[in-house]
This record gives sequence, structure tokens and C-alpha cells, in this order.
Amino acid sequence: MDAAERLFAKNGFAGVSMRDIVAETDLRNQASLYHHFRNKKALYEAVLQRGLDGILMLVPGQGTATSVGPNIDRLLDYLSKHPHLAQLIQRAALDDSRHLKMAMNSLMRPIYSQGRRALAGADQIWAAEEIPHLAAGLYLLIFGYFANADLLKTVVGVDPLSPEAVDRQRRFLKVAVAKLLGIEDGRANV
Amino acid sequence: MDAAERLFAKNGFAGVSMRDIVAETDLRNQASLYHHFRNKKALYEAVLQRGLDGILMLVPGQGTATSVGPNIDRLLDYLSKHPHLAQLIQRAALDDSRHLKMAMNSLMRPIYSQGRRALAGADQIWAAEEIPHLAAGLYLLIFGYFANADLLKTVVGVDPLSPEAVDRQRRFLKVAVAKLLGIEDGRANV
Amino acid sequence: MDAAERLFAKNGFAGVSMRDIVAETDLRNQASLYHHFRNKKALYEAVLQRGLDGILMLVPGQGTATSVGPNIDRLLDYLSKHPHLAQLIQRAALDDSRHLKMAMNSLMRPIYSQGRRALAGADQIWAAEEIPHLAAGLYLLIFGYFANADLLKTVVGVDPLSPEAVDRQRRFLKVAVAKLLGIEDGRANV
Amino acid sequence: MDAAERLFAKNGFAGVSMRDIVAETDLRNQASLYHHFRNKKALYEAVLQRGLDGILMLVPGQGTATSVGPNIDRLLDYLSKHPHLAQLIQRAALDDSRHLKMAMNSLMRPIYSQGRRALAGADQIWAAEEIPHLAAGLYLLIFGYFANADLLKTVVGVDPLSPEAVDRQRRFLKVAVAKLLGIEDGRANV
DNA sequence: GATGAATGAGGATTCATTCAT
DNA sequence: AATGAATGAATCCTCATTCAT
Repeated sequence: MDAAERLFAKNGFAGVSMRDIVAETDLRNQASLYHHFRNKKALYEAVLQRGLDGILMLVPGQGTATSVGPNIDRLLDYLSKHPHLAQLIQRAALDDSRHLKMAMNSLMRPIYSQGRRALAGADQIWAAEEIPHLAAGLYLLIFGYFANADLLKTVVGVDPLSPEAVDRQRRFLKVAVAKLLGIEDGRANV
Repeated sequence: MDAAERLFAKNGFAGVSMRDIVAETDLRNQASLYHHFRNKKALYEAVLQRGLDGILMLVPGQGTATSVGPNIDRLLDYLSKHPHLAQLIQRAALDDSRHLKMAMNSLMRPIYSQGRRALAGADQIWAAEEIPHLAAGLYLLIFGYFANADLLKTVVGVDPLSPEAVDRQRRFLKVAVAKLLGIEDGRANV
Repeated sequence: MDAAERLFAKNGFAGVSMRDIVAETDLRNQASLYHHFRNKKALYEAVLQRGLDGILMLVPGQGTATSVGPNIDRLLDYLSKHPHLAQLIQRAALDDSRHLKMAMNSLMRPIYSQGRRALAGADQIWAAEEIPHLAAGLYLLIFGYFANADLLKTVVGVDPLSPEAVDRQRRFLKVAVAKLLGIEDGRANV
Repeated sequence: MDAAERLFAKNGFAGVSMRDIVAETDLRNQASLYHHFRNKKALYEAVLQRGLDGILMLVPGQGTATSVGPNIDRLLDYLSKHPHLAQLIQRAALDDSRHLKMAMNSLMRPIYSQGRRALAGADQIWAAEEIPHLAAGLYLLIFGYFANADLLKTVVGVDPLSPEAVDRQRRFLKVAVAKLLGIEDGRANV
């Protein structure tokens, strides 16, 4: 349910009542919801899984050799089109990280493989033990921007989800990632 | 109240009841809480403000010229000693970003000033309009690591708050920030 | 429906939901139940009536002269083969005694006639006004054993429905009834 | 709570709602009830325990040599003064016999000791293995009369709780018990 | 300053039942 | 005859808050 996704993203699991959700629905009664989902948690998990699935479809499957750049493009496109998603995931991470374990592993895979490639190169930027920190950092840079869009808006005063802002963030991210991954050609494709 | 801070950080405002808080206290009655705080929201805001104040004491006041490096050190020390704080702030950002506006402005000030100094330099890495994205990115890299400690633990399998992990993150951050700010001396002080 | 009988016997009318009943059925939907019974009460009454009918077939029709002994045998056989029945009836008696009035009248008839015969004899054991108490007592001795089988099991620690226990109860009842009805030949047929 | 006792006795655990109970109380709100009892089950068990305690105070403690007769008198007095009690216990026996185990053991103790005394006598009426059946029978005769008062009323048409009826039942019980325990002097003290 | 009791509103969930298919 | 979906009312229980003591 789209309504549930928006509400859970904005208010968190505990901050949303079944009443609230039903109120944004054609259904006239909470009982009807229970016909489709066994309970609130089941609804929440369905919403979360749907969101994660959408993201997982963007990242290449295991074994595929990829560079990070196109992944960034795809992620930014998707996240800016699904503005609640990053918040939903951020909240899920705070509430109960187990829900996200599988999805996160998949998400970080390309970063790891890219990191390993960097390690194989001549100028080792990162030690092997630093790769998880790098992966976490890239994840935070990408998802955090959208998850904290509200905060950014009130602090900076500009809508971070406007196409122009997203484009700026895209350019920023490309350069930043290139720098972090040690690809010297700063403004080129990564 | 320390108990309240921990609970709000772990479960969010809506996910914590006055009863939960009282249960982790010497107080035997919810009514006693109302002697110290007008209502739940007042308690929450007091907790949040106390947390933010601790952080704001770390960053230099307006007008002080600072480099980012020492700030990173101070922040990492403080956040690793107050493990709930980053979560509390992340939740506050998701729940209602207005609470954080002032604190965020102060936090980002040194980054802005550093960014402006970079702009004044010969090799302009970032355009003026990208400075907010840079500031957000640095904030995410620093705070996000702690806010998502639970997630990191379940994904990577290592406690991100152990002294060794924090040290690794410190080294990683220093290098990353140096790269992002265009200070070429990668492993040096930033 | 056998499932309904078992459930109503174990949990009482209010303690059983239509969902519970459907769950123990081939039917996949509660709506299907309403095809066969107008509502929950109708289902309950059908179940109860079916149970009572089975018992009423055991006791002789009006006007038939009977001794109590064979009736006891038939009742014990039947009740031990339908272990829920006594509970169902006991619950019905507690919930709404009107349902049982007719059945009870029929059940007590042989006791009354036996009692009247006793009254006609030389040694009047019971006064006419005591006959209802006697009838109630015999009813309690016979049905109560099965209705309280669960309690007996937890208190005595032996399954009261095992063939051996039922046989003991049968012998006990025969002697007890003989004594109460004033038939001196204690261990003989009553 | 007296109101709860009456309601639970009449309608059973599942047949009584917290609303119903509150409605028969000075309390204006269900929440108040939860201040005194953790949940519905706790309230029910408190009510049941209070009822059982009242009965247990009537039967002599362990080791005390007693005859059954005075116990019958005391029980009849008490049960007729607390008309819901027998129903409550009967329902508890049907719902979950474990609640009653201790109370039942205490109740049946005098019967057992009396039974053992009978066994020691010259004319053994009951075999040792029949003693539990005898005890159960006496229990049923005594408590069943009150537990099934409603049923008796609709069948016989006379109020079984009227003083006259209780007196009749008392006389009936004394004779019946004397006969069952093999005390020949039918109308004498047992 | 602390506590036990009370309370109205709302929390999630289940109830018996109906209706279109 | 059977089912999936819907629904209003009721279920138990928790919420934040207040008040007298």
C-alpha cells in the first residue's frame, strides 16, 4: 500500500496507527486491512520489502563486474522518484537492522568488488580492513542525502528533491566517489 | 534523564511510552515524571537539547577559523562515548527537522568556512553551489557511521563502536575528508 | 459439525469463534458456514440438539416401565464414546438452562418412576418431596463424572476416560445407585 | 470484585468483557480496572482464588480427623450464601482444571480419610481403587446441586436456593452420604 | 517532591455477519 | 455450494495526563 509506505516513512512504525493508514485508503474500516495483512508488522514488512525489492533490482547480480558510476545514476534516479524510500530504509535501520541485512549485503556488493579492484591496483588507497568503512561511507553519501531531505531543506532552505538539486547532488556524488575510490580524473565518468 | 535518551534513541519518540521511561528509573510512578517535565514532548526536547548542547560545545564558535580535522577528532571521541546520540539526532531529523535547525547550522559552519577557503584557492574543486552538498556529505559521513551502527554490525558482523573500529573509522574519515576537501596530502593531518 | 461440538464443549459458546470452527474444517472461509447455519447461535443449537438427541435415544419413552440399571449402562457406554458431550451439556446448563429443559425432563423420567415405585414399597426411603433431589443427584453422579473428566485427571492423575476407569466408575455407580434407591443387594444388578 | 465474581459465574471467562465488569462498578473507565489487575486473566484468577479460599477455610486442615457430616453442613451453608461460587468453580473446572487442583485436593482430603477409615472397617464397601470415584461422587453431589441451580429451577420449577429447598437438599445429602459411606443409621448424623 | 488512583482517548486486533461473485 | 473481500461493533489493553494525598 502506497499510503502505508508514505506514512511509515514519515512517522515510523510506532508513529503510524492502523487508523491512519486506513484513513488514506478506500477502505472504510480497519478490519479490512487485516484481511490483506495479518497484522501491523506484516503490513510494515510488506511495505519495506517492496521498497527494498525496487532498489535491489537496480544493483547488478552477484558476479557481475560493475563500476560504481552507473549504479549511482540508477540509484539517484530511483530514489528521487521514490522520495519516501530512503527515509523508510533509514527508519528501518534504526528500528531493527535485521530486516535490512540481505538488502544491504546486495547493495554493498558492487562497492566491495570495486574496492577489491582498487586494492589490486598499484596505489593502494585503502587497506583491506578499511573497505567496510568505505562501503558504509558511500552508502551514507548516497542514501543519506534523500533520507535527510527534510533536514537539508530546513537548514539550507532549498528543496533537495528538486530536479536541479538532485542534479547537483549527482555531480557532487560522482566527483566525491571518484575521489574516494582513487579515480584521478575527477569530473569524468566513474 | 539518561534512560529517556537511550530509549528515545532506540525506539523513537512514538515508540517510547512514559511508562517505559519510568520503568528504567528509581521513580515508581509516572506521575513523578510530570513533576520535572510538563509532558512527554517537553521531556523529549530536553533530552534532545542536552544531546545537541554536548555536540555544539565541540564545534568552535562563530568567527573562529578552524580546519576540519580537529573537529573530526573531537566529534568521533564524543559520539563514540555517547553511542545513542547520533541515533537520537538521526531520529529527530526524520521526525521533525525543525528541532535541529539551529544545531545543524552551527555544525556545518566550519565546513562552510573551510569550503569557502577552498574556493578561494587556485584549484577550485567545488562550485559555490556545491558547498551545501559537500557539507551534507561530510555530516553524513561523520554522524551516519554512528547512527547506523546497529545496521553496520548486522551487515559487517563487527561492532562498529569497538575502539579499534572507531580508530579505523577515524583514519578512514581523515583521508576521505582530505580527499573531498582537496587536500592532497592524503594521510596527513587535515 | 463434529469440530464445532468439540470446540463448544471445550471452550463454551462465547469462547469459540466462527473462525476457530472453520479452521478445523475443510471449508476455507467463514462465509461458507453461514450457508449451513443462519448464525452462530443456530450452529450452537444444532450441535447441542444433536448431542441431546443421541442421549434421548438411550432413555425409554414415556410410559415405559424401566429400572435404572440398564439406563446407567447405556449412558456410560454412550458418554464414554462421546467424551465432549457431557461437557457440552454442562456448559449449556450453565449458559442457558432453557435449552436443556425438555431433554432433562426426559432424562429424569425413569428416575422419577423408579422413585415412585420406591415410595410405593414398604420401606420408604425418600419422601415425595425429596425425589427431585434424588433425581438431580443421580444425574450429577452420572454426567458429572464425564463433564469433570479434565478436573478429575489433574487431581487424581489418572485418565478418567480410559476403559478401566470407566469400568470402575460403572461398578461404583451401580453400587451407589443401588444404595441410594434402597436396593439392598449392593453388588447385584440394579 | 463482587461484580466480577457474579459475571464470571454467570457467563464464564470468555463471556464477560471488561466493559461489562466496569459497568457494574463505580469506576467510570476500563483503564481504572487495569490499575488493580494486570489483565483480564489476573482479575479472573483473583476472583477465583478468593472464592476458593472461602471454601478452603471450611474444610479442616491436613491431619485433622473429621467426619464428613459437619463438613457437609458447613459447605451447604456457605454455598447457599454464595450462590455464584459453585457455578464459578464448575466453569473453572471446564475451562482450565489446573486452577483448581490444589483446592480440589484439599476438598477431597476428608473424604479420602473417611474412605480409608471405612476400608479399615469390617465390611469393606469400596475397594481402595474406588475411593477416588467415591470422592468425586460426593463432590458432585454437593457442589453440583448449586452449580446447576439454574437448570434445576427450570426443570423442577422450584427455586433450589430457597431456604426450604436447601434444607431438603441438606437432609437428602446427609442420608445419601451415609448410605454411600456405609453408615447404616440412615437418618442419623454422619 | 513523590505516589496511588483515576480517566478519556486511542492502540491493535478479532468478532459475527453480509455481499458480490 | 463455496469463497474473497468488506465492515461495524466490540474485544483487550495502553496511552498521556491529572488530581488528591
